[in-house]
Amino acid sequence: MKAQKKSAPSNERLAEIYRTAAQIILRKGYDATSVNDIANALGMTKAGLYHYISGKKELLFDIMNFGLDELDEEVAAPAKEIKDAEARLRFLIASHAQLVTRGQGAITILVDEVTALTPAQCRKITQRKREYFDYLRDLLNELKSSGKLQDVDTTAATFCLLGMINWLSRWFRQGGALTAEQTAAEIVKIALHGLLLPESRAAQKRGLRVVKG
Amino acid sequence: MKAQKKSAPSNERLAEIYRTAAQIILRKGYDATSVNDIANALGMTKAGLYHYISGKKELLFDIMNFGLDELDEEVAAPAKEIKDAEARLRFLIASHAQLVTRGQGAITILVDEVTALTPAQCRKITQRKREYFDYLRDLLNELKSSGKLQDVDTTAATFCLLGMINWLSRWFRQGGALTAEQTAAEIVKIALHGLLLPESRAAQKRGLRVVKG
DNA sequence: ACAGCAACCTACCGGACGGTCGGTAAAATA
DNA sequence: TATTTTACCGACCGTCCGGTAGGTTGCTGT
Repeated sequence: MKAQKKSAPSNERLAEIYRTAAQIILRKGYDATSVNDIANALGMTKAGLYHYISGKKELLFDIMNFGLDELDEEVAAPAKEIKDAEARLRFLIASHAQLVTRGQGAITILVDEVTALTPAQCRKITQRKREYFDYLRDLLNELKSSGKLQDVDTTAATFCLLGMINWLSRWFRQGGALTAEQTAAEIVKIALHGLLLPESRAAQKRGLRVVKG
Repeated sequence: MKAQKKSAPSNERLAEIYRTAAQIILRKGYDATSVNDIANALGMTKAGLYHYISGKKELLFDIMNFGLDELDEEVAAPAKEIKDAEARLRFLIASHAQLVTRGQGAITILVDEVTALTPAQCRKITQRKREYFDYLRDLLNELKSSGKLQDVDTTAATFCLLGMINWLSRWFRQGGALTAEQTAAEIVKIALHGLLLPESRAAQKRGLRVVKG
């Protein structure tokens, strides 16, 4: 009677399950999504799906880690290759925003449904989120010490940044007025330069009616 | 002579119920919150609570309208008294942010759990949210035509604004490093002027680096 | 004194949900 | 060909949830 852990089934199928489940959960919320919903979306029965997962919570936990892996691989890791701090910030915002706009990538966002997890799982996910948060804030602090930042609280600023980016998943729709790239670019502009023109430029624009090229 | 289905009980008690329920729902999510949870938090039994409410969905719907009423009364309406567009924007951001930080005011945020509502209820809430959104965007458009705004898409900008403000409910905690007023002020600064100082703007004006699609 | 009503309660129901069990049929392995 | 493993399914179970039925208590107006 070996208490061996189930050998992991095909990674390909697992990824498909994660992505399908993530989309439904993102749309309906974790608690409103039944295991049956997910199974049916995959053309399966609930019992069939349980061949791949060990529980609903565990599925959510795995999806979150899957999403955070994506974030690490496609956003955080490439960013570390960029030496210039400002360029790194631009890249982080733009690529993170684009990850959120991508259907599958939207997985990242439901990392915030932590309340559904067990305390132990919650701690792990919160820890990973925290690492990313700290990485962002450290970058802002770095920019601040080199005098490139406005006089803002970097903690609040980091949360604002993440708020703008994560909120994307609530309104961005593929095929809308803006493409994913354009939307990411807008967010970078707004995050870095704000909404208002500096007074000098505003005056200039009023007087000369310059059109930016 | 308004004919109501049920004689409406004390408005005071109803408001208390809404606020208590809203806090729990905000923390645990609508579906994860049972009517029993809410009743117990009020020192009641479920059946007792049903004396006041006509159903779980209706409770959520009422809470949302309650929150949107607050937003109208405390943010949108006072703002309309301010003639200067820029001052009006500052007031909107600051007072909306403070509404969200206030324990009770956090109600506004769960206006986004619309998926739990019936289609008819969902339409009504979405409509009310839309009005507020349009009001904000119109203000940005007004600022844009008078040359005071950066060259940004006002729709995306409005969403960014709301993202920053609404995300507050996820991280702001009473008794933290920043008071509600300070936090609101930080958000105003970041939203209006961005993270970077204008000087660095002129220095570096490179294009975005984005991940391959 | 007592009718009437608001403000609760205990007890219960039907249904949906997470999860399990014991299968089966096909593919991989020997 | 025989055996094991993979990938599923139908039926079922215990629990919890939203909601209801029908009481009880205590205040209020007459």
